Amino acid sequence: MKDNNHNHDHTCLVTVPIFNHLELEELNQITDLIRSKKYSKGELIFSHGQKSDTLYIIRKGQIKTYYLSENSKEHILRILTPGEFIGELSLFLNETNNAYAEAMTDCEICTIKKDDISKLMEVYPNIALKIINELSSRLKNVEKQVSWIATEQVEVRIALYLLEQVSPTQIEKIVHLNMTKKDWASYLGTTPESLSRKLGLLEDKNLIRQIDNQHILISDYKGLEDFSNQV
Amino acid sequence: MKDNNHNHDHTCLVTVPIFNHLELEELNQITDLIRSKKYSKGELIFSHGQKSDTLYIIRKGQIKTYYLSENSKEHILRILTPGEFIGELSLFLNETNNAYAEAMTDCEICTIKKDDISKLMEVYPNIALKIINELSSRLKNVEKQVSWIATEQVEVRIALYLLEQVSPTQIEKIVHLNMTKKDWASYLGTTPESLSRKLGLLEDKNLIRQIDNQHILISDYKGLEDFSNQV
DNA sequence: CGACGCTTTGACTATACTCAACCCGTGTGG
DNA sequence: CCACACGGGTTGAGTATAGTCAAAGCGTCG
Repeated sequence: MKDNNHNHDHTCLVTVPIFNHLELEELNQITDLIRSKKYSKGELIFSHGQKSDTLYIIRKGQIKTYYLSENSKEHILRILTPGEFIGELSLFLNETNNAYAEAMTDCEICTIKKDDISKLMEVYPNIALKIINELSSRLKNVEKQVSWIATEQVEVRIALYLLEQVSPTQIEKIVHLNMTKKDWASYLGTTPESLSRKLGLLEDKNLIRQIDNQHILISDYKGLEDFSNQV
Repeated sequence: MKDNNHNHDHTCLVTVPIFNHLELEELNQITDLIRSKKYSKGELIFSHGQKSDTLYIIRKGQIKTYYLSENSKEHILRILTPGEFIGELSLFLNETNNAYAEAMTDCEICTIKKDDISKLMEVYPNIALKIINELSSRLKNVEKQVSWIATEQVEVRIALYLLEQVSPTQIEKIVHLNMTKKDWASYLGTTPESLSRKLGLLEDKNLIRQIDNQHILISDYKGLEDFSNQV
C-alpha cells in the first residue's frame, strides 16, 4: 500500500488504549508490525462471511459495524471512533465475521496481523488485559442495547439513549449524535419514520428540543428520566 | 462456607475451558485460590448494581442472566452451563453489574477473587487468551441476538433460533430447549402468548412439531430455512 | 443546477402486545 | 392419597404500537 508506515510514527499507537501503557522503546518495536491504511467514506472494511486474520484499529475517522438480516435490513451494532478496534472474532476465535464494517467518513486504520498480536501479547501481558477490558465493555453495551430493544417501546428507548449520552451534572445537556437519524433508528431497532414521529412527541412534551439533525437538547432532564421510568 | 474445597479436587478446574490446558502441578497451586459454593434453584447469584470482585464459574447446574427493565420486565440474556463464567464486568472493568444472575437449577459454582485471577493471568498468559476467546464468543452471540430482535419478526426469530440449534447433517433434528417457554419468549424478545401462537403457525405449515414443552422436532429443515429467508 | 440520500408527514395496516380465562402438570400439605 | 395451590402454557378478543408505502421537503455534493 502506498501509505505504509515504517518511519516510527507512534501517533497510531499512543492513541490506542491497547498500547498506551507501553514505553517508547517498546513502541518502536511494535510500530514495524503495523500497517496504516486509508479508507474513503462508504468503503467496506470487511464484510459478512469474510475470514480475516487482521485486527483493525481506528486511527482517524469513524466507522460503523452492522448486521444484514435475511430480508437485507441493516442493523447498526456500534459506531467506532479512534482508538477502538474491530476484527476480534476472526482474530481470537478463528471464525468468520458475521457483521459488516463500513467507513462512515474518510478513515485511517491501523492493521496488525493475528500472529503479530499473539507474539505481542506474550511479551506484554498488559495488552491482553486491555483487550479484555475493551471486550467486557462492549459486551456490557450490547447487552444493554438488546435488553432495551427487547423490553422498552421506541419512545422510551430514545429517552434512555439520550439520558445516557449526558452526565447528570452537565449544565448544557446537548446530545451530539455521531450518526444520521437513519442509522440511529437502526441502532435503536426501529425505523426512521417512527424515530421522527417519537422525537416529535418528546418535543411536544417539552422534554427535548431538536436543534438540528445532529444535536438534541434535553430541556427537562428530570422529566425525561421520569418518562423513561414510568411508561 | 461449609462446602469449601481445599482437598485438591480438580474436577472444578479441568472442566473449565479457562484452565483446561494447565498441567497437574499447576492446577494444584490454583485449587487453593478457588472456593466452591452451592446455590439452590431460584437463588440469586448476583443482582443489578452490585459490585463484586469475584469471577463465578459454573461447575454443575444451569443459571440464567437477565436484565430487568424500568417497568420490571425481565429480558433473558443467556443461559450458562458448566464451564462458563460470569462476573467479568466488575472483575475487569471495575464497574457494577447491570444484570441479574439466577440459578435455574441447584448449582455448584466455583468462585475466584479478582486479585487471584490477575495473578494467575500473569503467570499463565494462556488464561487471558481463553478469557478473550470466551468474551469474543459471547459478543458474537449477543450481537446476533440483538440483530435478530431488531430486524426480524417473531416467527422468523423462532425459526432462526431453532435452525441454529441443530447441524444440517444431523438426522433427527430435535431441539432440546434448556429453558421454559416463558424464558425462551423473553430471550427472543417477545411474550409467551406470541411465542405460543407463532409456534402454532409454524406447526400448521408443517415445518416443526412440538413434542413436549422442552422438545421441538424440525420436520422440514429446508422449508424452515426458506421460510426464515423470505419473510 | 440537478441528483441523490436523508428526513418528515400522512394514511393505512399488520404485527404482536395486553388482559383475561382456562388448562395442565407438579409439588406440597393435610 | 387426595386436594389444592402455583406457575407455566394456551386460547380468545380487543387494541395499540409501530411498521409500510408514498410523497414531498430539505441539504449536500458533484
